[in-house]
Amino acid sequence: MTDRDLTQADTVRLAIEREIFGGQLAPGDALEEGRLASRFGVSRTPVREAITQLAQAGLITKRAHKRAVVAQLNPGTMLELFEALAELEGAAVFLSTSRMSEAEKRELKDIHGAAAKNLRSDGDPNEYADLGFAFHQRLVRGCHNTALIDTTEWLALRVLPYRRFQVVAPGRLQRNQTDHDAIISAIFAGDAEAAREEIRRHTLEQGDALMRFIALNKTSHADFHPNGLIKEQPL
Amino acid sequence: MTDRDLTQADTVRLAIEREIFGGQLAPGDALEEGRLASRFGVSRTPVREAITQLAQAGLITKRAHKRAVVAQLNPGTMLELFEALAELEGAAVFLSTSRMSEAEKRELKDIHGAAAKNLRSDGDPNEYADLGFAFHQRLVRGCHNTALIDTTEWLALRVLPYRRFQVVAPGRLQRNQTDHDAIISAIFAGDAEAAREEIRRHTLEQGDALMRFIALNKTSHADFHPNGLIKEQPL
DNA sequence: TTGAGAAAACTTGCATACACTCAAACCATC
DNA sequence: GATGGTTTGAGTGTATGCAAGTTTTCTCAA
Repeated sequence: MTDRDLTQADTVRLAIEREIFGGQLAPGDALEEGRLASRFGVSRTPVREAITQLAQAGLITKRAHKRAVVAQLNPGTMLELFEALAELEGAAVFLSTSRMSEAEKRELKDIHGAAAKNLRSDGDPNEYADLGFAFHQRLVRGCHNTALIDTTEWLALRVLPYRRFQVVAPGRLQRNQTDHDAIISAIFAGDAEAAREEIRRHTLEQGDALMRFIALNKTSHADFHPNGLIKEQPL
Repeated sequence: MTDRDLTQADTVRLAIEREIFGGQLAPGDALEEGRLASRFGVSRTPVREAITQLAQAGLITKRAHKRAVVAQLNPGTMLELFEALAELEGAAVFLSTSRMSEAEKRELKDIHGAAAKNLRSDGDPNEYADLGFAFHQRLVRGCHNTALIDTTEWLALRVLPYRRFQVVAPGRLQRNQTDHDAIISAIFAGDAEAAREEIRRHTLEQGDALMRFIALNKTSHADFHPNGLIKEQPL
């Protein structure tokens, strides 16, 4: 499944995935098999397969005889997602504390340092966001448990289409950096329970901040759109 | 997707799922689209779709141009799976402790009581296994976080094809019951951290017991089969 | 104008046909 | 007898056509 000989269905799936994460396809947008097929120059069959996979992954929702739609999270679901993510990251970090190699710890510290530098020099916020993502990823992968890593990242994927919001939230970056500081300290002190609590709280707050930001910027009701909060037909 | 108008792909998927959990399809068995199609009286298209979904769910593995195979866990993977499951159940129970309603707690106690009775009267071990499954399920669902519940149960699903082993392990049942006792006590005492630790240890031990059992009963190398440890071609 | 109901246009679900891949059996060669 | 290429058959990946379901448009009466 992760082979070098990608099937067309795989290619299409990856393309759609990229568009969702990139924001070209926003939550709520409809995915139409026929159009996607002609757009990618393939038949509907591989497109259907790609959609099935994405639906199973939770990135899009699909009901019989209806158009597939990029998954749209209502506030309640998003809250739950972040809470679950906080617990999972907490569990992973709890294990990571005792399992990360010296090299991994150093790498984590390097990422953290680069983020600090970016912050001090008022660098590109998108770069900071990427570093934050990398930080979380290294942290989680430090537990060396593939099942737990996959599960956590799978959950993180589902909120990814929304994370682009958060970058610009005021004062958030500094707070974020302080949190990461605390997590690193706990890990280097070997205090697994403290590390768990730190990242738990951190991720929960991230979720809260994101939801607050969305609530402030959303249009009159329910729907909102990652790209400038404008809703329009895709393709 | 969870509608009452099941598509044929859904029907096929559910049927295969049942056969995997029921043991008619064992880990390592090959799933051939054509045969399944004629067996279910449909074309290959819905069968393919069902297989894609099951592959995404981790119940079967699929590589390009190769037959799909019921997911087979090597000891290392299984260990990881149980470790991850232990953490997830721990996280869920941590939340459940403060979130379960009185009715839910009572229900949990009822299940536990029924299991105790079954144990005392030397009842059907399969019934005990079902009660144990129900116990874990209620416990997890008590956290009232759909994302966390789904994730936990999704992980639990992957080891389900193997759990049928465990029922017969000697002395295991009594130990299991004692663990459940401790969990219930912690929950009723409102001690979330203790509840987390109890179920964490419990699930890890369950995994260990299962792996020991498999190691003892497996044939000369790698492969083993849930149904009487005999390996044969399906259908 | 507005709403219900019917018809048209569109989209999905499934069947079938074909192309391509892979692996095992086969055969010639050393 | 081992070895290496070739063939053949089984099986997956994809295209296409059609039927059934859904959404949109249109019509007409209130």
